[in-house]
Amino acid sequence: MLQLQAIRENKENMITALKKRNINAAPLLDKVVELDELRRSLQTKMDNTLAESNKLSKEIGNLFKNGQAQEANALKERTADLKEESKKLNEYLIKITEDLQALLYQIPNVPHNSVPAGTSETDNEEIFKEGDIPVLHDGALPHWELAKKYDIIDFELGVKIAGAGFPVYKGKGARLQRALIAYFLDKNTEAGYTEMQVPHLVNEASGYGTGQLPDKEGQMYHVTEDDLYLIPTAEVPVTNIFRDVILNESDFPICYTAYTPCFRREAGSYGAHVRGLNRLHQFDKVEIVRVEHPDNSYNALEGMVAHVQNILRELKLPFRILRLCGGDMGFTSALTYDFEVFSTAQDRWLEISSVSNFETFQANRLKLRFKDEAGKSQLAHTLNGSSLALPRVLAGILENYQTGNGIKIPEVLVPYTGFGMIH
RNA sequence: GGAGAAAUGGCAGAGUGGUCGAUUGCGGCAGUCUUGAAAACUGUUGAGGGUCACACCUCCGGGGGUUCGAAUCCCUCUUUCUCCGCCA
Repeated sequence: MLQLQAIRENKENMITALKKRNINAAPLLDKVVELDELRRSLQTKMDNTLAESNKLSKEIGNLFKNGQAQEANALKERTADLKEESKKLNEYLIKITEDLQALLYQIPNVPHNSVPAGTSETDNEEIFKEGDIPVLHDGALPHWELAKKYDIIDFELGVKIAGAGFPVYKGKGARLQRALIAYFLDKNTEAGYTEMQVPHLVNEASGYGTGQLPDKEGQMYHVTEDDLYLIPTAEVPVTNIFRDVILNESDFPICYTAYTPCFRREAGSYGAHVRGLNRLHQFDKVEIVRVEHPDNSYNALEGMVAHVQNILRELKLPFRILRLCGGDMGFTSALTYDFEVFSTAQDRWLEISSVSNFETFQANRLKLRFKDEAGKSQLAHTLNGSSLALPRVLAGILENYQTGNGIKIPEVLVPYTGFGMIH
């Protein structure tokens, strides 16, 4: 959620920047400013009414003490009017505040200067590329065929137990999953991220805190009986640790990492692009989350990018980094870098990590603040990224590391798997 | 699941209808003293709205009610603790 004060001071710049998302924010922002002014004038009116009412109440108290019951009762009549008035004002004020809130929820984050304009993923800007795309032997297979051939993932069994998009990992496949999780967590903790284990279900307030609610409830599984949501990413529980928190400047930087399964309803497209591990209802991910001083958040973002880069380098996977264009960027993000690994057998790039700076957009909803040097509280910046999402990394490994007689395990993972080949 | 008790500022803990945004202690910050630190002493220290700045308003778990007036009384929800039951 954008900050009101920033909108008041910076409206025109915001409108210009939001054009990169292909939206014309002018009418929305004008309306916001208008409602805000109305809200403030109503608030002032109400405050004055309450002030008078408070004053009278005190006088009444004194009069009763002095035994001047008649005078007191006279004043009571006046307070009844004031009460009536403040009640009306309050109702109106609540309505305006709600309208304002609803408007603010509709406005996405303002893109960072470096974000390119664009309408779709084809406009994303490739800023880095590394690793040779392997030349595979004849008869190389896409990962879903490999999974079947080596009996390491059973998609049909998942359909039986739960439904499409809930794969069952078997034997060395399951072990490889566990290895990847442990490897990622180790890399992250070595880099200074504190490992956390968090709930996989969250309440409504948490959904609002990170921006999944109110707009995107369709993407989350909702346990209506208990009014809880299955997390679509560890970002939600981890970032919400800081909901309604006021930090000290000395608390920065805050770096957390957490492994969780992620649940997504994804009412999206079907066909080749969602085959195998490409798109699932349940998948595993190791997330990194940072809370930063505003002055340092873009340094932190670069650090996170370098960190993920380093992991992919160790895994020796061909990958590239994209700076997302305005049209492809998430609602809450100011700047996002996507990592994609090349799926050789599918001959396409697969997104495996997304690293974003949300600036104050989440913090504003979360009420995540810190005391600055002057002792004033201001909003912190939040960031997060996948480090990393398992299924597509797995797909990348299976496809890029396949040989005529089995799948090789990347060297750095062998200590975790305990085997070097899947036959 | 059943019975009882509770929820107050960073923490602990007073406050049971007006003078309470809230006694006090600890912690934090600043100062005195000290070569420096500790101790001691002095001062200061919740959040939000509003204002050029004041004034002023709101907030004592959430929501609703009674009252001229609510941290304090009533209703309700949530959470925590104790006991019982069940259980990985």
